[in-house]
Amino acid sequence: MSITVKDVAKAAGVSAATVSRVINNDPRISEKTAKKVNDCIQELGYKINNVARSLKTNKTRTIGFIAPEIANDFFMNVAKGVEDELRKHGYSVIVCSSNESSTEENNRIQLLSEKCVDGLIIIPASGEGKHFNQLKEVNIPVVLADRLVANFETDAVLVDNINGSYTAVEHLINSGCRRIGFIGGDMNVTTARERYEGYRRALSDYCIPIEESIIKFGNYHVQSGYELMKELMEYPDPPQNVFISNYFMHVGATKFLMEHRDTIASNVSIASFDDMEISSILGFCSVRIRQPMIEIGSKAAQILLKRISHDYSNFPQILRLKTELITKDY
Amino acid sequence: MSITVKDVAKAAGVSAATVSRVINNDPRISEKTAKKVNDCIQELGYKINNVARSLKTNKTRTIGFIAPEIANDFFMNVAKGVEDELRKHGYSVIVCSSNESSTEENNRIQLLSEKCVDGLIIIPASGEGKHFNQLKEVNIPVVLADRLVANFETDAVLVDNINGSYTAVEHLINSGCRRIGFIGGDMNVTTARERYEGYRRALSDYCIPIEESIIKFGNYHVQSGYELMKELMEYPDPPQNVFISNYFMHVGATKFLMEHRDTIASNVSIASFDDMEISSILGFCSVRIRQPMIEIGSKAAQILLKRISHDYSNFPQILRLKTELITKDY
DNA sequence: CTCACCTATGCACACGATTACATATAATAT
DNA sequence: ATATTATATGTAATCGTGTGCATAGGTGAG
Repeated sequence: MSITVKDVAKAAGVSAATVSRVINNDPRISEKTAKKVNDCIQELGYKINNVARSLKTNKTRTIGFIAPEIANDFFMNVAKGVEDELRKHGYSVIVCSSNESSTEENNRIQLLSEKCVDGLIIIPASGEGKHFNQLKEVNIPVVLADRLVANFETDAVLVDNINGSYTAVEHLINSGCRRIGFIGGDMNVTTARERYEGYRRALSDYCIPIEESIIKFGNYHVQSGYELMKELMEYPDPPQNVFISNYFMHVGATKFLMEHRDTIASNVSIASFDDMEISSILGFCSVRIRQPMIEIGSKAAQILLKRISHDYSNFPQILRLKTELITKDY
Repeated sequence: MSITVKDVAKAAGVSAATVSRVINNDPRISEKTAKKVNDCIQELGYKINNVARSLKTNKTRTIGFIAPEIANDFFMNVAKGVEDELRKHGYSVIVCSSNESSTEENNRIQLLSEKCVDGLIIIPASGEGKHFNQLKEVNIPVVLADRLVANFETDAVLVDNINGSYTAVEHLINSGCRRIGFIGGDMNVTTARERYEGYRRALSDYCIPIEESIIKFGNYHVQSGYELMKELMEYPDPPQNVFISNYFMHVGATKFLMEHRDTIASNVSIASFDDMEISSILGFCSVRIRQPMIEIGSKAAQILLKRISHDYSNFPQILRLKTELITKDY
């Protein structure tokens, strides 16, 4: 069928071992035979079979990336960081979606470990991670990205969510706001908890009382942002400033405001976590917290590569990347 | 190191062959031994090694997906369709970015073919595809998505771009517009050509003269949309209606208009290809052409699976999915 | 009772590469 | 000239599965 080392060996008049050594740049090979073999490789159009190689070396040079969702601008920016970094080192990435379900996440982990990936980068579906522990047994390194899980100790690359939302809320306060509504994600997700914590701390530090009725929790989706903003705005005395915990909720909330700009909401001002390309042209938005999305991915990839090469120094390494306050607006 | 069929065989008191047959549901295995073997598999925590299996079967149950960019909402919606469909059939997806370069695209193709993927789904970086022909030799099926290439005959899943933009422009005309500007993508990309063609045909069919000066070409990026809209708006007599060829240019164009809404552009109206979640809340937007993004991916996956199972009926199959005109707006 | 046949399982090789070990040749030292 | 070492290559085992062929035992027909 296809051309193997044996075919090349025969053509070059050497043994299969020699061909293999040429392919792997073994320094012991003489220049003469190396050239001869390489010529034959060219001529025959030989392509290495990485499946066979992997069987022998026990390395696939492939890693798995599991995100709660594929068609998601945030996760895919992380994925981009991962892919860019790993490709430089000759690795490929199998991308899986957990569909925001820990059960499915577990299935993907199974699948990927059976595919013998060298490592995993996971954005966990929820804060519960006991199904991760099986990976300890298989001895396959895992780096978490963006979110943490409980009861599983491993490397992780996160952002400083608490300070991020703190800074945004602080900015609002310094602009004279006193009543600041809150729209948050699912509290099972660590980032949602942390962003809420930052909000509370800022209010507390500036001696602003917490007003439970203008604090809303949902999930990180457009629809949820829409509904929670609706709830807030239908109060008799709605807050004029709202902190929103992620980009998608921000979009949903903006959607609601756009639909009702003539009736309810003319002068609502939003501070939002995330700063995507489109954030700057969404109406009502005053302040945003930019996350280094690509860097989350590339750092995670770097740590993973380190673990794959059996360097377990500083384990577990929890990286907290800084966020950036964006006030520029149109 | 890890548990193999041999270990299971020993534990169950059978041969490795029998274990293998149990795993693959060979009907000749008696229920009794099947149960015994399965129990041992459970007990030992045996996990199949798919690398070894692939070497033997010559099938990896993995396909490659190459897109010009990873952090791109459109491409990743296609990817989602691909992944969902393939996962149902037990396949995984290696995602690669060509970074909009045919050279890099070629590298990825090489890489993936050496990884022995069972098939490829590619959104080509450009309309030039002579480097695809090597795939014919390796005998690995390819399905193109979204875009076509010249000089390479294979299956493809596309949308009806010509009718899509025709319909949008027609809608503008029927709303009374006579001067309709055009912002288009790189004409090396087939969708850009087709969308331009639809624009021209609509004008022609309604006897509106083509005004070359208000027709602009760039690439499918935010920045390009921004610049071209700027060019249009800085004319002494700018068009009040503009057709924009994709979502990202739409965003860029809107960005420009937002920045200058007080000076230049208060009443510009945009018709745009693509209908992403955010499109509906972008200002200035009146009409959008929705593409079935996920369906592009799932259909491509279906065709690919068909080819992988050696069903080459109706080759090459070129699917043109319908677009949908969206006029709802806020 | 014998023969044919079916079922369930084992044996052993193959997939395509890597690699420890052996060996042949050349180079250098004594 | 011989011993020693370095260099370059070949031999053969191995990675974990799948599968063609062989075989042992069981069943039914004549």
